[in-house]
Amino acid sequence: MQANIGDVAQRAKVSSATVSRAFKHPELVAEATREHIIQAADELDFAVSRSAAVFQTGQTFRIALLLNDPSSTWFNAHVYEGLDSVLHPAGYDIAIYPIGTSDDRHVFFENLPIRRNADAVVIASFDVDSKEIERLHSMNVPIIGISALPEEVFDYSIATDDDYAMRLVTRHLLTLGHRDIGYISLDPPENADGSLHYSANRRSNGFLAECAEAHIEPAMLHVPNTSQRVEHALTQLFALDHMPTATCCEQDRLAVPLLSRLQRLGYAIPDALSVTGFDDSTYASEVGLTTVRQDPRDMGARAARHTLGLIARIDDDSEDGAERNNDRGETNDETAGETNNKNNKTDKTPPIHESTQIRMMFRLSTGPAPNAV
Amino acid sequence: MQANIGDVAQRAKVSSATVSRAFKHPELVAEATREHIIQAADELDFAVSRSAAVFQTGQTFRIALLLNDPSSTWFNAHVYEGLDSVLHPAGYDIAIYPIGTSDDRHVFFENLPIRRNADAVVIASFDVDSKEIERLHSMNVPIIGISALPEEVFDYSIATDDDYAMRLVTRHLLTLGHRDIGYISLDPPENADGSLHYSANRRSNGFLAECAEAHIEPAMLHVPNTSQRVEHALTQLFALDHMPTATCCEQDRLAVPLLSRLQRLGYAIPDALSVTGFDDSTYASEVGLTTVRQDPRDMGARAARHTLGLIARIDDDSEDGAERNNDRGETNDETAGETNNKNNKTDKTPPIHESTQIRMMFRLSTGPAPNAV
DNA sequence: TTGTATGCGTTATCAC
DNA sequence: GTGATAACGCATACAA
Repeated sequence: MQANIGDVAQRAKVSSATVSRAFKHPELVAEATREHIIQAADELDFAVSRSAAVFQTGQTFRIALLLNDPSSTWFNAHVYEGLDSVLHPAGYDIAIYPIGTSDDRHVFFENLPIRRNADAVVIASFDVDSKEIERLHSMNVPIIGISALPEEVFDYSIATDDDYAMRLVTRHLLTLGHRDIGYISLDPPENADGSLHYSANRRSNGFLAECAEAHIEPAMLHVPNTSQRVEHALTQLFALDHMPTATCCEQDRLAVPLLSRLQRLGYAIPDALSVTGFDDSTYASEVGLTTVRQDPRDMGARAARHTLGLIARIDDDSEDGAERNNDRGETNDETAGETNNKNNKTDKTPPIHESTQIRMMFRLSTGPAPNAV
Repeated sequence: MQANIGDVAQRAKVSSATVSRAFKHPELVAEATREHIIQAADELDFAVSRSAAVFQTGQTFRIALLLNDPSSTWFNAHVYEGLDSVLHPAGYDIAIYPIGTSDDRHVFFENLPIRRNADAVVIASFDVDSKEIERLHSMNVPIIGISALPEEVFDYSIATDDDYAMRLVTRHLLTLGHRDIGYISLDPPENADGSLHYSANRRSNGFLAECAEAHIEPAMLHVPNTSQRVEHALTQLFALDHMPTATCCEQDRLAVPLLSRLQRLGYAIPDALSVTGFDDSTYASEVGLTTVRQDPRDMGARAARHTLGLIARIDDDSEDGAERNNDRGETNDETAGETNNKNNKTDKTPPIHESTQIRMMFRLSTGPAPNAV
């Protein structure tokens, strides 16, 4: 029912190869014949079948995205958007594999459902252990990490230096004279895998290190990351011997609503209490939250560009291998040159590990500490 | 390099057909041979190539998702998540086509890049005109609408009744004694297509209708949907002859930060001023915003289930056509019965148009109107 | 610049 | 329950 490339060829009185070229490499087809072909295609309502084309190339044109948190999360949704902004125009689909629970995770790495069915794997926002990485590498496709550790195992990685960034936040509070600081982290609820620390540990480490250097003993609060997170945070804050003069939140996700609620409860912010976040996510600027800026969309886009590069490099390699059996007269010199070039290099170009530039957003939620007791 | 189905067949000493069956229809293969095959496959690190399998079936196993706003939007990110939660397990990829500008949009409908390359098209959160719909239908795949109008053109659609929901919000304010209400809508910025009204018009219509019935003349404010939206809204509010006693926002996206800022600016909410939103999106509950609940994730999931149904139905139809040429002894009766069944029906089952159940979330941002002038 | 021939990996059909 | 084989639609190497 649907016209195929042969039908078009017939109608345009050319071979199917020419039709194929007319679409894939228009510059190799004479202007006139190309127009003929396009017209015939239009009349038959023809379009190249991506499934067939993709199959033909041996590539899958599919990128697997491993996600621990829901894809609708501020971070993940923006990472996805950034990835897609580069990958979609390049003809790639993104398939999300949610591995939020340890079960999911186990099953995934056991079965490796993407084996032979993805040209690259992108891991966003969670850590992987050595066994998992080994499994992943057994697929022989590039592994890309976005805010994922340990970076050495990735062919490309990009991340915010959470530790350092949180140190800066802490210093900011210390400089303002705060000596009584509450740090609030969000703990994954029940069924999540205990080994998924993403950036959380690095952030609290940074905070603790900076406090230690300043000889300060902060209050460390742990709040379950549920819809009741603000209530839990408030409860724990009020349960302290005395309210801190500053609360340092692991994420904007908590800081934004907490800020709002504290104000509502009569706390003068920042006069009585300073609040900091991390991410510069939705509403952070609008509610005036001092925080660290992350641009997950940009991280996704950069990761995607490197992903394409890594995929292309792999293809080149395999082509080299194939080409050794059949010289092609005219372009022989060039080919030989290229091959030599590649042989002179090591097998792979070394992996790149980027760190995003850290930018603090100083806003109205932080101010000098009120006079201490 | 990568093992294919033939390699496995060889190693397991069976035919490739049996290997294929062992994966696709395990029940048709003897227990023993199947185990053999699985083992051989494991040893060779074999996995069925989705590209090849998909190609073979003729389906694309790809769903096109047309998006007007960025995919990271609260609404879109959740719709996507809902769709993917159903489609991914069913073996479908989702490809997002952003058509945010009129250019994008024009190019898309002109070229129809998804022709022959999607098994269904899902349109989220924007309206389509008759020409566009005609183009879409020329692809002969189901068209699904999520919060998109006009619903008649879709094979399945699901939407919130924005008009009615906003009427309820308005009534709530009227009941509280508010007579001086400001309605704030977010207008798409510069380069967006002027014809994209999504739900906005329906909401303001509902508001206006209810006000008219109550013989009230509201202040209608239009704010550009940029990062400065709150500043613009505040400016316009303060520029009014007198502050309204209630502001009715078209979206939480504005209402949440506006609420926060108004409090910060010293407005007692709801004593001096009531604020309402629409969506029940991120932080709405945490800041205590009275709003209308929407569940885009659920809408996406429902839409996805119907999408699969629609695709399956199309497949059945074409199979029927094919099967007329070759009877198959044993199952002949059944087949005949089914075919008759289908012939008794009309070509298609009638489209379904669902309306989500509306639920208002009454919270602390609304209260009785302060004594009027 | 174009045509011919072939292969990509899987699945469905049919015979056994 | 299993094997042989023909598609599926396209892209490429090579010949012309």
